[in-house]
Parts: sequence; C-alpha cells; structure tokens
Amino acid sequence: MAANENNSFTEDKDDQKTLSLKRIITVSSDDDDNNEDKESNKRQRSLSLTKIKPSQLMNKQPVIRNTRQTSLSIIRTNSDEGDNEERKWNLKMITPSSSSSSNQTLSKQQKKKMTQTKLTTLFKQKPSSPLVRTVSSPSIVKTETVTVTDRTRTVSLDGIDIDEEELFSQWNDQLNTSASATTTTQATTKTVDSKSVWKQIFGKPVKPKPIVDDEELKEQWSQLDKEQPPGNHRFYNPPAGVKRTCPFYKKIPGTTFCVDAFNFGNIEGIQAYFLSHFHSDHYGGLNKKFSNMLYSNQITCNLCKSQLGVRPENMTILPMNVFTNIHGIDVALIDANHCPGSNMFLFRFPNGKLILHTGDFRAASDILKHPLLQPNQIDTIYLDTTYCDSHYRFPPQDEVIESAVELVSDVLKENSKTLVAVGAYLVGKERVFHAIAKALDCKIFVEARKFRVLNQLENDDLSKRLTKNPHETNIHVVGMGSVTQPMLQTHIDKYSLKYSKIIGIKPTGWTTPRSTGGSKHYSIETKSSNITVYGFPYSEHSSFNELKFFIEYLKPKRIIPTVNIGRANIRDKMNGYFKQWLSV
DNA sequence: GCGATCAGCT
DNA sequence: CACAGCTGATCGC
Repeated sequence: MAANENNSFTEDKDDQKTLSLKRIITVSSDDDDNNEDKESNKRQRSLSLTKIKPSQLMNKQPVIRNTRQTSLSIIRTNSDEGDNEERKWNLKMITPSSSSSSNQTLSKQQKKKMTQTKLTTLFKQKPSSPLVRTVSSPSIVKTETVTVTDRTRTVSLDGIDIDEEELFSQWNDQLNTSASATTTTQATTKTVDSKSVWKQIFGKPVKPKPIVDDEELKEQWSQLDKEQPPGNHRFYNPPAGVKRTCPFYKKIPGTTFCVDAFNFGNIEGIQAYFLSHFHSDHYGGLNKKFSNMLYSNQITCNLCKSQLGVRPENMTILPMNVFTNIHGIDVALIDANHCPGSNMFLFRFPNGKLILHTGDFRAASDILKHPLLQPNQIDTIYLDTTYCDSHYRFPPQDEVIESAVELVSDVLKENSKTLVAVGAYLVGKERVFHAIAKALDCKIFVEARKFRVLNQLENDDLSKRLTKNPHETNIHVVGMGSVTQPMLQTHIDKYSLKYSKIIGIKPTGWTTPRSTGGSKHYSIETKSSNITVYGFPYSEHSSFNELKFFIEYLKPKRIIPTVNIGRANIRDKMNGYFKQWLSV
C-alpha cells in the first residue's frame, strides 16, 4: 500500500481498500464469575486515592504559580520548505490482502481466530480469558476492525535502505553505555549524543528543524494553572462543593474520547472512556456504579470487573494491535511495556491523522518496531513523562533482573534458611519475582487477593508457580511498602522456625543505579544482622534517554506530557527537552 | 454492616 | 520528589 510513503497525513482511499475488514462478534456474557468477587469487595477501601496535603498546597512555590505563563508543547514545522526533503523517510508497509466475509455463520472458534492478529512473536495474542468474555457493543459503536497482518517494512533515507535491526541495536548500545556510565556521585549527567547516533545510522548529519511554540497549548496549560493550584494534578481535588472538571490533557480533541479520566463523573461531550492500565492513579473513581462505556484490553477489563465490580455491559474489550472503529475513529491498542495489561492507544482519524496516547509506558526498541508506529506519521503524542529529567538513568530491565537473580542465588547459597521478600505492586513488577522463581525453579507465595489478580494476567508459567501457602517456598511477594526493616522483621517473625534471615528486594525506578564496577545493579538500603533491604533500579517507566529516543524516532508534531505537569517550571524544563529532541 | 471517600504516610 | 498504593477514620445508606 502506498498510503504512508510521504510525511503528510493525506487521505488515501486505497489504503482502506487494501486492508482487510473484519467484524468482531458480540458475545454475551454468561456471568460465570465465582463468588471470589465478594471477598474482594472487602478490600475496596484500599482503592481510594491519595490527596495532596494541605501543607503542600500552602507552602510550595507561590511565586511561580502567579508569575509564570508557560508553554509546554511545541509544533514541528512541517510546512513546505525545500529543506523538508532532507528528513523525508520512505516507509513501506506491506499488508497482504485477505478476503473479508460475513461472520454470521461462523463457529465460535472461527470468530475467535478472526479477531486475532498474525503479528510476530513480539506481539503474540493470547486467548481470551474466561473471566470477562463480553465484548459489549451498543448500537453507537461500530466494531469493524482493520487487521494489520504484516510487520515487514523497509526504511530508507535518500534511497539508502536502512537496516532496522542495526538501527535499534545502535540505540540499545547507546542506552546501555549511558545507563552504566554513572559515577558513584551524581557528578556527571551523561546523556546520549543523538546527533552522532543519527549520523552513524544515516551516514550523514541530519539538519535541525525549526521548532515553533504552540500558542494554543500554552493557553490551555495556563488556563489549567488558574483552575488548579500548583502541585500534582493527578491527585488534585478541589475544595468541598466544587466539582473537579476533566483537564484538557485527558480528552482527545476532535473525538468524544477521554483517557484515564474516571474522577470527573459524566464528562460533558464524552462518549467513550478509555483505560490504559489497572493502576489506581489511572482508574481512580471507577467503581460498580460506572454507567458509561469503558474501553480497554482483556486483562484490564478482567481486573476492573473482579477488583472494582465494573459491570461487563459497561466495558468493551478491544483487541490488541488492530484498529477497531469506535464512534467513527479507528483505535489500536499497542503493548505499553509497563505492567501486565497496559497499553497505549493509537487513534486514527478518517483523514489519516494519528494521535498516540502512551498511557504509562517504558519505551523500548520493541515498541518502536511495531508496524503501527512509524517516524513522522504522528500528529500528537500524549506522553508519560514520569522520568523526563536527565538525571533519571537506569539500566535495561533484563540486566536488573539478572542482577536480582544472581543476588538471590548467592544469598541462598550462603544461607539456605533465608526468606526472600520481593516488593511488588498489585499489578506490576511481576518479571522480577517470576525470574527469581524460574531460576530457582520454585513456587511464589502471594496473598489471596494478589493470587486472584495474578491469575488474571494470562501468564501460564507465572500462574502455575503461585501458591497461597507461605511454607511452600521461600520466595514471598509483598507490597512495595512492606519492604522496610520493621515490616520485614514482622514478616520473618511469623516464620522464625524455618528461617534465620530475610532479605527484601525493592525494585523501583526511584533507586538510582550505582556503579559497583561490575554488572550488579543494586544498592543496600538498610542492613542489620538478619535483615537486608536491597534497592534495584527496576523501572516500568521510560528512562530519560529512552524517552528521548522514542521522541527522536517518532518525531510527532506536538507533545503533550501527562505526568509532572502540575508545576510550570517543570513543564518549561520538559518543553525545552522536547524542542531539542524534535530538532535533531 | 457495607461501601465510598478522606487524611496521613511511605 | 513521585510512583502506586496502604491503613485507619469518617460519612452516608
């Protein structure tokens, strides 16, 4: 297909024709859920959101609040200067056509098969979970999907073909060296020299592009500053009696969609409520009374039902990696590499314009290889800017996991009567304790609620290693907040007959990596005779350099950050980064 | 007695 | 800090 061969967002009717159209069949739920839900309801109180402290509102940065009018986003000039040709990519996406047919007479199995994509192993589809089976489709929703069946593509610049594998391995090398090149102090802030990377990749320097401030967005942010005090907008709640309104950055302009916005009741003009993943600061406000239509992936919908009691008729499960037409806009879910059941949303308008909402994500070369994500094609990116500051550097997840596995086996070799407590979120950080359990070939103890949650993540090997019996294994999963000296003491006291020592593993991106000379990526946070707490720089958000590469590769026209946006000075700083990245 | 929300804390 | 909560208190039904 020829639709994506140039930079602009042109309409191309042929595009639509060459892609195969498939229809998802609505399957009604037979509510086969068990009574475990009742038990989970007892835990509801834990799902409330944290509010900002009054003291925080009072004493922080009053000057900045009232004196700075700041902008946040940028528009890349994409106009018709001749210089544009310099940066023009030639992208080809080969999409073999397949026949479209009526599904009315197909068997259940065939229907299921049709909703699945044939991408590479990177984006393998899992079979539907039995927990929530409904694909609710009220009449207003069209459920035609456009299936992308091939991720083969070639990238060339000025007639030179680029080997994508080479390109991405260059990036990985750069990221690795920059992550480990930290000194013990925070003295050097080494960031990757993108210009040289791009020069290596393309064999010649790339001309910088002029960047223009986005006045419209500037205005939207300053409006928001007037409505809300500086601080964390994600947790902001207005004074009693004042209803909080949905901020602009949670709405997708030109649509009736919002993303991760459940704290605002019925939002005016919104028909479709998208949820990117099951973390409380994103689903906050969602409960069984929810009466609109939520759109998310299978895993997240499972969790919304079992943990929050959201009714299946209020949820539409969307398939991964294909476009589904919702209220006239195509939407594709792309794995976000954050927690299980996390996805990004790619919205495609009838005229071809693309908007990407990353939700929470960790940028990786695998994500950039996705056939739906290509350079110079995206208009606006709503970006997870959690670690958008140059001092946030951490190693690739695999390396950190390897370190954790090594540490645990070393400790167990030295003293087999050691209990290993691995910190995790309700959803998130699974790879750490899973890898340890796989290496030791042992089971994983988790509490009853977490047992249910982990069994909904469609990970068979993980599921079969879980146990609710703490005596069956010395790998225990605990909440991240429980990985402290006193709480680990309490924990080991319960099992003191069997264990003489306990180590805590705290895998969080806030742990700055420390150069220990080798490949060990951990630090000792606290230590006593029988208790040691280890911090591992294991992050499920992008590091600064990963964000940088992500943006430098995709080159959107406009960036709207979704985290750390409560303070104008921080927004200014991020805006400065965005300008640099887009001009490379 | 239950669920929802809030304050405080990590 | 910010992440993604957790615990305990209070309020409405």
